[in-house]
Amino acid sequence: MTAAANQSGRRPTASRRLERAGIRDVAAAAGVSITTVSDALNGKGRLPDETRSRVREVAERLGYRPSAAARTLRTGRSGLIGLTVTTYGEEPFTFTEFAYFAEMARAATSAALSRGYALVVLPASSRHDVWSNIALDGTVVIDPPDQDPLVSELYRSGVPVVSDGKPGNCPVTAWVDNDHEAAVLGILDHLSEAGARRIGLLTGTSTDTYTRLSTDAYLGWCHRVGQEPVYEAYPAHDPAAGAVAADRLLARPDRPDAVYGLFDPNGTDLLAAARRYGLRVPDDLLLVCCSESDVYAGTEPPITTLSLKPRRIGTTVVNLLIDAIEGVDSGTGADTGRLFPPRFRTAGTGPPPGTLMPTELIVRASSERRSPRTTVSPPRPPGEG
Amino acid sequence: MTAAANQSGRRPTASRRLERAGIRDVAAAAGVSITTVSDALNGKGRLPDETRSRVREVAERLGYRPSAAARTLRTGRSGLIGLTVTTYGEEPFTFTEFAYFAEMARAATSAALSRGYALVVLPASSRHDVWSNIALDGTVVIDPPDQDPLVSELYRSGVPVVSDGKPGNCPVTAWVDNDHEAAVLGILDHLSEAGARRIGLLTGTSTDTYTRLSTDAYLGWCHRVGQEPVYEAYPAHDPAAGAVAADRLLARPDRPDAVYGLFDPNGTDLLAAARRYGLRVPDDLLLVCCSESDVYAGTEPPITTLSLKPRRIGTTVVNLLIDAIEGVDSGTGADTGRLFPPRFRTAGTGPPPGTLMPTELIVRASSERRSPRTTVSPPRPPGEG
DNA sequence: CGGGCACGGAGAAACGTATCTTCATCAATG
DNA sequence: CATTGATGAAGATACGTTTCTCCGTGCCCG
Repeated sequence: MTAAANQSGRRPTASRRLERAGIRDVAAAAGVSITTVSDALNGKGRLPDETRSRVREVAERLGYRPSAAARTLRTGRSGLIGLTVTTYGEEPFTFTEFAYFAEMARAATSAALSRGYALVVLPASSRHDVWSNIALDGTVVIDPPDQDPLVSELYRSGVPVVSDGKPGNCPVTAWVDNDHEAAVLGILDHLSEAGARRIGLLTGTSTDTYTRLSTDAYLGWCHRVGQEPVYEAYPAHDPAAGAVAADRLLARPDRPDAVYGLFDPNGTDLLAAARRYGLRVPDDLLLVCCSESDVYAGTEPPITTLSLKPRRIGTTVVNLLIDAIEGVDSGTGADTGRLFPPRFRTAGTGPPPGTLMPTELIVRASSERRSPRTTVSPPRPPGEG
Repeated sequence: MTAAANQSGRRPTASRRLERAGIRDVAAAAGVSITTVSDALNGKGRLPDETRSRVREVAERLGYRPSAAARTLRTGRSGLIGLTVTTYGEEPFTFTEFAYFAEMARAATSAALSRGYALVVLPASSRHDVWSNIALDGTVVIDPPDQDPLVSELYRSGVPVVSDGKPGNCPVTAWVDNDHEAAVLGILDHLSEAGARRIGLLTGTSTDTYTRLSTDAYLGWCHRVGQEPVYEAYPAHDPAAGAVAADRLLARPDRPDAVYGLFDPNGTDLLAAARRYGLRVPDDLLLVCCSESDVYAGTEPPITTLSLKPRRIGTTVVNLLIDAIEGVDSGTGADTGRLFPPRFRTAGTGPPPGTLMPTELIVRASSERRSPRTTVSPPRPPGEG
């Protein structure tokens, strides 16, 4: 067996002092071949349980840890998936600025971990060397802009890409998005029922899908109902601009009596603006905004919010991505490659599969004219409990 | 040159159809050796600029992307650093629950990226296979518990470990922490000056350094000043328990007239409890809590908070870690290894270097008796503007 | 009695890069 | 003229796995 050890693992330098034990060392110590060690540790091959456990024992004793790099090189899989967030401006990344991202990323991380993958956050604007220095099995892209070159290159490289937000013009493996149109229409109906006559919109100037779909839905609704659109747009990544836009919206001569704000901080901004103009909420102004933050449960009055359910999205996106990575094809798996389980079908036909997920409207006092008072613990009608 | 190409890169299977171009392909296409390509692309070796640019051009044309896995295997460096967060209970990880973590992680990610590293979040409780499947150049550990086996193993493996929070008994390369003792003493003095006679503490039951140091500082202060300690402890990861503890604290017969809460949600919980007992803040009860959230600027009244400056911490921790990874030794670099720049000195003498960073107390109405009213835009004395 | 089969295991070829060593060439210098 | 030194580039090896292929040995069964 000494011969075998010498043959397979010839060491030029006499003895490296404190090096980590490799698979060769385990093989030598257990008196078996490298193959046997690998098989024993990975539960493959045909080995009697006795050999398996003996090898495992030796490996444990030597403190053997397989080299992730070598395994990745050999198998072509790193167990790493990227979470790409498009960045605005110079700031490294806005990211946790909005609770949506934070929640979504958290859920994505959890989902990845529970399937044995780790998640690494990579702003699209990172130095290129960072991108190419990391072996990624796949990537989640949040709200890719039209014609995103990064996504295109990834896709071309054969790396599965799943996007959160329906992609404009990028080819992706799959995508997940909320049903923004339905959400906006639902809110507008809700406000109408609460007595709104002229509903305004606080929206963004960027061209991402969320902003576009939501604004279009609003405009379409206005057209259908015969209301003149009343909206202000501002660059969504600039918090200061949001407050200004909120103020502008309420300062208009055709001031709306209800407003839906597309972004997280709009609620407080609108509330502050309303106070400045002496408008009472909800009596003079109905308010809804899209937010994941629960501070709106504690404002005065509490504000109705639309939740995009970021956790559900994050989980779904990651699971879809890992399915693609591991070749869990839902379509025809006819002529997949032979070397590895099919990484990704390049020659897919038709548009990539997309999933629309419902949103949730959390109705609070700010959008209910009927709610008589905002005192502590009002007597609830028994039908609600 | 065809001979060279054949010799170095013999392809058994006739032609792999859509495989990514490797360094061999570039070498063949440029009519040079693999060595030359590697040197040209990495800016090493002695090559005339003409060759360099020609090789680069060919590589670009072929869409060559070096294999991160192979490079990692060869160089022993992955460009990946871990961010480990100790988890409580069954939840995958609390993490963004507290704004401190979110901010700190964000800063850490940015700092890593700007130095060419990517950061991957790995809960300590992750399945073991995830941990060993990823090649990490180093790890940041947030608040490691005493005798953390994970940290010990990492350290033994020669992976640099830098901890956020002074480590109890784990060996680490370096650590960074706030000066919690000074912070607590500062707050207690601040409250005393505002007229507090009996200061209570809302603290946690866990044994992490933050909780321990802060509580000890409080107890020491009480002893020195001659005040009987008044505190309630609860499991910090359980938000519901926090509200209960806040209530208990204010329900005591020896009810404090000022409270410092160690955790983020304590502010709102204490405020709610105060309302329940008809206590006015700050008139009947002075309030301070440790939080990074700016919702406390908007509560009624606004609440004084202690900020641990998580961004500064995250940035510092990561930079320290990368310094250690890249062998930027501040100590004696006498007999470092020859293969690579010194990864990490195992035989360090004395305790690992620690850095204490100052905190910031953001004083708001809740801890100032002098503030006469909380109406909108009070007439400011000209001295302040 | 011979061929096949299940069993247990070993050999060796990749995976794609970085880098150490070597080599040829040519000019300059003693 | 022979030696040296710089220049430009190729050869070969190692990084540590996984896995495909193959080999011997018993044993059963036709």
